[in-house]
Amino acid sequence: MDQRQALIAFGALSQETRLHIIRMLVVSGPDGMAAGAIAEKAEVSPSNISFHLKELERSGLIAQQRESRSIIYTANYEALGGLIRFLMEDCCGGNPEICAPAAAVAACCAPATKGELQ
Amino acid sequence: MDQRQALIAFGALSQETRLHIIRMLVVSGPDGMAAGAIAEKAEVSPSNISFHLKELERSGLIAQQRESRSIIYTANYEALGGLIRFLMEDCCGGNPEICAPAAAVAACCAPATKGELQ
DNA sequence: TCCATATTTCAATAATCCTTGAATGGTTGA
DNA sequence: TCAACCATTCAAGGATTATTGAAATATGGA
Repeated sequence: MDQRQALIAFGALSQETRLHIIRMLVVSGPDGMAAGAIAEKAEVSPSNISFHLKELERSGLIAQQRESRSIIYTANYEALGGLIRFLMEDCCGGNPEICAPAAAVAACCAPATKGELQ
Repeated sequence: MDQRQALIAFGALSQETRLHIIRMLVVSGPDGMAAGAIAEKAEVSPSNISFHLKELERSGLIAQQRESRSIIYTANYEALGGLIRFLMEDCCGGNPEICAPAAAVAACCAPATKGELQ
């Protein structure tokens, strides 16, 4: 993830509806969600959700694919990880102290770790 | 870091000049930098840097303190770590795969680790 | 083909953000 | 106190982003 993409991604995440969308899509996994379902859960109009989905896609954080009549959106894990990484490297480049707490959280997420860090 | 703060922080990082400021302040450490020095390095006008510094302070990512005639800005490591954490927990809450690469980066940053993960 | 479904696009408006230069406010030293 | 320094605030503008509802596009089934 280069700086240009990171700037767009940060902008994409700086809006409540879009952050909500990302959360839903990460949870829904590879199956993703149709635009209509996203709109319904987020309680916004179809045209408005379309606007935000377009913005998120521009940022690379989500991807779309048509499935019959629906358009299915999925979270782009690689891009999300890339953004976290951008933030950490940008920070850690100078100061490790910022990343240490984040590493602890990451350890909690890892499937095969001792855990107990929170 | 709660969602409201995270939204503001993402917005703060979505602007080139402000991202540049964060980078400089993280590198400069606890000594921080005076507003004028930041403006000079970032090559923007005093009033413009003031605008962006204010926005960054509102996000909690930096702090200020007066030192004689200058106003010294410093990066808030805790807030930066909190933002990374917010991003990871929001992601890892559903899917660990996103955080694993980030954890590798964190391992590189940690001072007392075997490393060799990149 | 025609209709219903699912979604996007478009145009208009409102809201927010960015930039600029001039005016203002603290702080220090003569 | 006065001038110089360092920085912020303010007002005006231009640019970008968000919201809304109506119109357009694409798909699948009767």
